[in-house]
Amino acid sequence: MPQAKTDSRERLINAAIKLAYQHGFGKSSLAHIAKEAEVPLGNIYYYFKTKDELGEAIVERRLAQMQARRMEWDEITSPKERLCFCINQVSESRDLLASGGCAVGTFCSELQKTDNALAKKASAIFVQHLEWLETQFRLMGKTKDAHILSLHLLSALQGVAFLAYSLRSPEFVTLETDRLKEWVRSL
Amino acid sequence: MPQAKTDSRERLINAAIKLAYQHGFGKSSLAHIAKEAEVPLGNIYYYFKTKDELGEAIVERRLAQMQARRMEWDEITSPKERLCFCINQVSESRDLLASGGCAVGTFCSELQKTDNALAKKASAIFVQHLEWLETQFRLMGKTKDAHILSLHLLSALQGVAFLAYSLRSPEFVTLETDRLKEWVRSL
DNA sequence: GTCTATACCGAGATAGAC
DNA sequence: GTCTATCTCGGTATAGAC
Repeated sequence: MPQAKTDSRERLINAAIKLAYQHGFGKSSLAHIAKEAEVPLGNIYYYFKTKDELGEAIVERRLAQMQARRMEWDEITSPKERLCFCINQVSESRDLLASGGCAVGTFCSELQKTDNALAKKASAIFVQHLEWLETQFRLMGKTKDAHILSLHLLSALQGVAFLAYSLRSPEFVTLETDRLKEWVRSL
Repeated sequence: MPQAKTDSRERLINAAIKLAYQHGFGKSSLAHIAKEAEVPLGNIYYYFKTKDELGEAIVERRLAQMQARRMEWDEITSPKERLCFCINQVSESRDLLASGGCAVGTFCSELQKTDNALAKKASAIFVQHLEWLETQFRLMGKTKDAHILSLHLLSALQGVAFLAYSLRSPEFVTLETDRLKEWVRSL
């Protein structure tokens, strides 16, 4: 059944993600989001009781997207190559990163200061990702250091995204992802 | 002349910095800032034509603060030890970083999405700091790589602050700053 | 230069017809 | 389930007395 029932909810989430990435979630008014999604303003409240709930929906969407991606990466045979592939994904989105930052990083960063319940939920995206990274390092034989290594890698990648965004420099992304791939291979 | 004329302007900037750090600049209303500074609301506009201008004042304050700190660090004899000292400062503020993030990092991060003029001004804080870092590396004989190394260091430090904040983990700060000091010493 | 009162607008949220 | 009209509040900014 193609487009069976209303996909308004879907469109609202996508619009919210898009606008939150462009201008921040706080600055994206429900009116603006509704317009982008081509849904009448008042209709939002049929799907989300509050704006925060829409924020939660974004987090859940990201959670699912990341998990789906990792499942694809799991198809790769070697854990080392999985990590390199993951780093490559960052490398390939260098232009996006330089112009708008890391989609989940900037979103989480914004939530930290404002809402406390949402902030915790958002951090779960990182926690989940860290677990996956840790698994890869463990499979590489780094049983003892796996946790530390996963933190280091994610921290480095977020640092890259942040600075590349601040300086609007895609070149820097390449520079650092190359270094990180080198580092992973040397382990 | 102690407390010669009105330090209202000073108090407003300090209040704005404090509240922006706690809840974000966007979420800090002028009413709230005025209250914190113990200045009547309408009085803000005698010192700042607009809220953005208050934001600019924060940037300029940070710019000055960082420069002052770097001038202190310049007293240290060896450039290598200067960098280690700088990393130590981060290490020592681990609790603050874990509970509220990097003061300039989170502030800049927020501005990126909202205002464009302010965003550029804010990034200048990083650019200025990068120049100082670069100088240290150059003094260490890393003539060719100085720029790349400075980017790497700042990126790493911002990544640390970001992840430590997201995970509310001061331990992670220690972990990574130790690693970075090691790295600097090995150069 | 300092303060109070208030204009004005845009935001989130609701009511209720269809 | 969908849409329009509207309420209410809190925000920035201004006016103008002292």
